[in-house]
Amino acid sequence: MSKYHHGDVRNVLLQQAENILIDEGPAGLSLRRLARLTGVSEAAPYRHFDGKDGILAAVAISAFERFAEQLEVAAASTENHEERVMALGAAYVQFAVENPQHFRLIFGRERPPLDQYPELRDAADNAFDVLQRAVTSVDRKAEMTLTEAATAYNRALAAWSRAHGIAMLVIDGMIVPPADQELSNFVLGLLAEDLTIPASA
Amino acid sequence: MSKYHHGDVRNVLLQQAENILIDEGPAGLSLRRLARLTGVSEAAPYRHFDGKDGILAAVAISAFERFAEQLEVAAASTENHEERVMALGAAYVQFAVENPQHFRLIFGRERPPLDQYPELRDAADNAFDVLQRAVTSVDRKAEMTLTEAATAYNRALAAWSRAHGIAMLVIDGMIVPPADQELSNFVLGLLAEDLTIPASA
DNA sequence: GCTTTAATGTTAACGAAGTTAACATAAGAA
DNA sequence: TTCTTATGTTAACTTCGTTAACATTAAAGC
Repeated sequence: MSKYHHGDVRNVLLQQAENILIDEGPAGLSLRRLARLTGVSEAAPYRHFDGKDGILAAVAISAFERFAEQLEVAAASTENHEERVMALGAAYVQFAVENPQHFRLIFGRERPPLDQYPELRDAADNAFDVLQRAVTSVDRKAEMTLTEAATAYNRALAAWSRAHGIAMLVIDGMIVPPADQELSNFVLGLLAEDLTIPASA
Repeated sequence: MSKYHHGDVRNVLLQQAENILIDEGPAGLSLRRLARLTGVSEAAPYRHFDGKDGILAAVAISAFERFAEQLEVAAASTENHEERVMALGAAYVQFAVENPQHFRLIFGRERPPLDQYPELRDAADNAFDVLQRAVTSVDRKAEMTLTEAATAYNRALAAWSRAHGIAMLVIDGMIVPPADQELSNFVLGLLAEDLTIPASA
């Protein structure tokens, strides 16, 4: 009787870790519990990962990759700059709402330190590159002056900020999207909101 | 020799907890360490607080109160609606930047559950009331129709979202405010950014 | 095929943490 | 003064992250 576990422990651990993370967050992800659930000894995970941070890093990497993919899809959905920014913001929030724990993991402070996990840093950089490229690149025909480029950059930050804020506030329950409306419509409405007063009497 | 500690243990614990929280966050706040630092037995904190969450709740309550105060100051700084929204946003981000750990505590998931700490819930509600009142109340003379009210509410959410996003991204180091610029100016610039494209050719 | 070695498991231990129970002392009410 | 309550203390229990020491499997070299 093979008392030892065979091959695929690493992947099983990762999948189980995802499951725990999804419904309890990083706090609930205990290595010992993970090992127990996986049916493996309590020290086994350490053969495959660099401790708890190692597992979180692995999960975070795949989360970043999915995040970047979905952003790219949104960015590719239209050629129009304004529409693209909106689509990106909606995709950004949608990812957060559909994967709140992953979103918190990749942005929060329980994310393992980037300088200790180069692959994690790469994954993060890539995701934000996608974001920034898609927001800053206006239609290619238009050559930009320097000030135009600065404006575009500021716009990117502003768009990113609002999307991030909506995402955070929604997954933290501070904003409750109306039940009778598509989430994406609600988000798009917020994203498009212009704060400048039209013309005060 | 009085082996026992005298009166003010609760306040000393709270102050020490603040100190730990400020430079290590809730994760580094261990009850045992807190007790050791305060020079009191390891079980003593349980006589004054409902466990770790109890201490975090107490700290969060005072954080909410300071937050609300500063928002009110900003809201009272001007009568003009647009300026008020901007000032509020700047104050919001400023609080986050000056008190990142407190900001994370009151918004993040390590915040004790609101339904278990009524005073915490009250403090939170009050802060957001201040926010919403200040953002949605346009000049009183103008009576609002229903759709105008809805628009004002949406604007409040949009403004709040962007301020929150900026705050989060800045304290998480994802956005680095330019060193050669006042933080408030940077924030005001972002808050005022309109995403709609002027007039595409 | 046999032996050596690296990879992968296991058990057992250490220290730190949150929490609670059982007990001790102080302070105030009766 | 005595009884009661608030406040401390010590000691224990459980869980956790992590590591050391040992066991087994599988692969590489001969």
